[in-house]
Amino acid sequence: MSARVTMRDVARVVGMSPMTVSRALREDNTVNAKTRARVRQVAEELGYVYDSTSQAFRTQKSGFVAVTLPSVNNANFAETFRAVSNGLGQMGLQLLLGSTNYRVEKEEELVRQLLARNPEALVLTGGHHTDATRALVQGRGLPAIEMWDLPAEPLGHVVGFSNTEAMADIVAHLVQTGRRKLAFVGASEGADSRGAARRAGVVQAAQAHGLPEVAMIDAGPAPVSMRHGHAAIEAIGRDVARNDALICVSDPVAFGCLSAVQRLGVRVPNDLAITGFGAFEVAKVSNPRITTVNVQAEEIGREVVSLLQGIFEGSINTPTCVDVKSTLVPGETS
Amino acid sequence: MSARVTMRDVARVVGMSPMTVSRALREDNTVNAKTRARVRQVAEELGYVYDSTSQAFRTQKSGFVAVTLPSVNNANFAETFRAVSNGLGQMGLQLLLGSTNYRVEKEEELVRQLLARNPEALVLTGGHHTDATRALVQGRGLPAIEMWDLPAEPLGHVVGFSNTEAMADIVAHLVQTGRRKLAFVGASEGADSRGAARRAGVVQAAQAHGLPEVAMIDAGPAPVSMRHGHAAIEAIGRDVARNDALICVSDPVAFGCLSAVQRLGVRVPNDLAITGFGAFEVAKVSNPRITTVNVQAEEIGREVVSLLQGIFEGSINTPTCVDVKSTLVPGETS
DNA sequence: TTGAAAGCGTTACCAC
DNA sequence: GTGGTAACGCTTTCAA
Repeated sequence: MSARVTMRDVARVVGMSPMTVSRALREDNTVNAKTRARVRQVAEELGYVYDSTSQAFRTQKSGFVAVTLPSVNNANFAETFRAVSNGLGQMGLQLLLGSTNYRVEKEEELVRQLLARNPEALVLTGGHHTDATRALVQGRGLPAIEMWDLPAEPLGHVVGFSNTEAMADIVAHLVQTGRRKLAFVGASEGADSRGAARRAGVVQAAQAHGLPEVAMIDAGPAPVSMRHGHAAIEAIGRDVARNDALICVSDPVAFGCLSAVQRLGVRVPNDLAITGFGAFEVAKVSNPRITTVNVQAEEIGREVVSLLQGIFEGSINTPTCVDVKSTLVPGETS
Repeated sequence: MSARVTMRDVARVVGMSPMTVSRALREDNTVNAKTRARVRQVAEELGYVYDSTSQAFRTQKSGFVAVTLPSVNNANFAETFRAVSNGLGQMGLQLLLGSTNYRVEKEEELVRQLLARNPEALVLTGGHHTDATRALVQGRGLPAIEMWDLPAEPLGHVVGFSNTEAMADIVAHLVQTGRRKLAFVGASEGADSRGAARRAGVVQAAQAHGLPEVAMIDAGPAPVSMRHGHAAIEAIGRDVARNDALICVSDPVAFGCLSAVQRLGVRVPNDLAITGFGAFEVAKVSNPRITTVNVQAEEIGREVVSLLQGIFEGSINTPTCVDVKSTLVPGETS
């Protein structure tokens, strides 16, 4: 392969300076229409390809927004991602995605890698970070957004909802419909901070209602999904019906539990109520439909985009917190 | 915020040249152990963050591999993505992700944007592209991999499986178990080329077996998922039982159909068989378990990584085609 | 083991 | 309308 074609090469052929080529290739009106046409034609002929790396280097603007997600393999996060990606595309920005696999230490390394690309903003999922991560982000004076949570001490802007409140809604709903012996099904303690927040929310709400201690059913290390919920119930067997409600950390887990419970001949909701989280498709389609919480994953993405827009335009200067309220969606499992 | 910290700043504090700092921060053994320790410590203290943009500019290597996916919101693609992402991370490469939303025109624009970032390789999902896209990629002499398909005229390397063969397996299985009146449930013609290939595969296999014409059930424009399968069956009502097997384009669609059919009181598999595609979690967890095809999404990702490794090391020079065979996974719906 | 100089391709800034 | 100059932060290359 021959060496790459640069603006200099184009300029030489056109008989003008690289500067003029640069202007002609952008939407710069100061350049003569004829000149521009000629430049563009020659560029085309020579197979010139614009080099964003050089531009990013020179202007110190990468055109990137960095985003971390615990996992892409999660319909909720994927939906948020899509909304952010589409929105940024329209602003001429590209999305740089990193996945933490639900591990905070991994997040630190990831943030370091992402920052090395000079992103113009950083969007983190969750409000739980290592001190080093916090220092890294704040030392830069980089616009930062935490999403999917309402952290007590935000890094910058926030778009999220209260996991605690959401769980309180679920518990209140279950109490109203006569349930008292609750069990929580989620990942082992530690990795998933949103999961942990939900668990804590349930325990807290149960105490507030004067219920007996909430049973904990461990579905294994995060991320947990259908098969983990399923396996957790299989391991317990019919004893699961000693509880009268299973509060699951997510809809996929809830569906796994539902399926396992049905195989055991336990009737839902008669013998046992089940609730999920996240308004995943499966909650609406399963038989019976799963009681869940709509967290508006797409709306979170849209709000992140509009925050970023405001930040870049300069109209948003102070840390902003957008509470995208979650809503209980009663189904047929409770 | 203060201007960014560069190697120069670190060098000044340490009392050495930027060159030494550069060496110390890499795994360069020519630098004194003590010096290196000091440099790293100071870098840490100053909050120095390495600038990959400058590196990319100077070395003319971006450290990016570009990947296009039809959608992230698909457990199969997400799994492949994760495998590629993890593998590349270990090679010190970053993944630049673009999503086409199942539209070929969008792919062209996307590829253009991705190429502007100077990726060191390009990984495309599917083997169906516009002429302009093909020209763009081939004109660059950029290593290209198409995955999730076995295109007749590959752009470069290929890691995939035959959708046609997979559907032939399904049809053969259904015929063996006594089904003859097949219906295919998938997206409207056009957008999703893998979906179209599966549809064609079914029609072809049915003809080969001498079956009556395959009924087409339209679940709407791609992407189609649980709710679309569900809605398509609801629209048909009990007439769906005039067929004796529903071949669905994916497991989520199959689950949607299964659920709708069960609500209608049609017994599966007695009155109607249902098959899915992709070995999604829901196929294993649903009641009854859905007959599906395992396409080894993760394995595809791993093979892509090992291909890339070979390409970068120079050990792979000729276009390679890896057929990651799909396998039928009989469930309880057939 | 360390340093100096040059340059990667582009664009901001100023001159004409 | 157009051009010259310098610079972004890093690493290659050569010299000490």
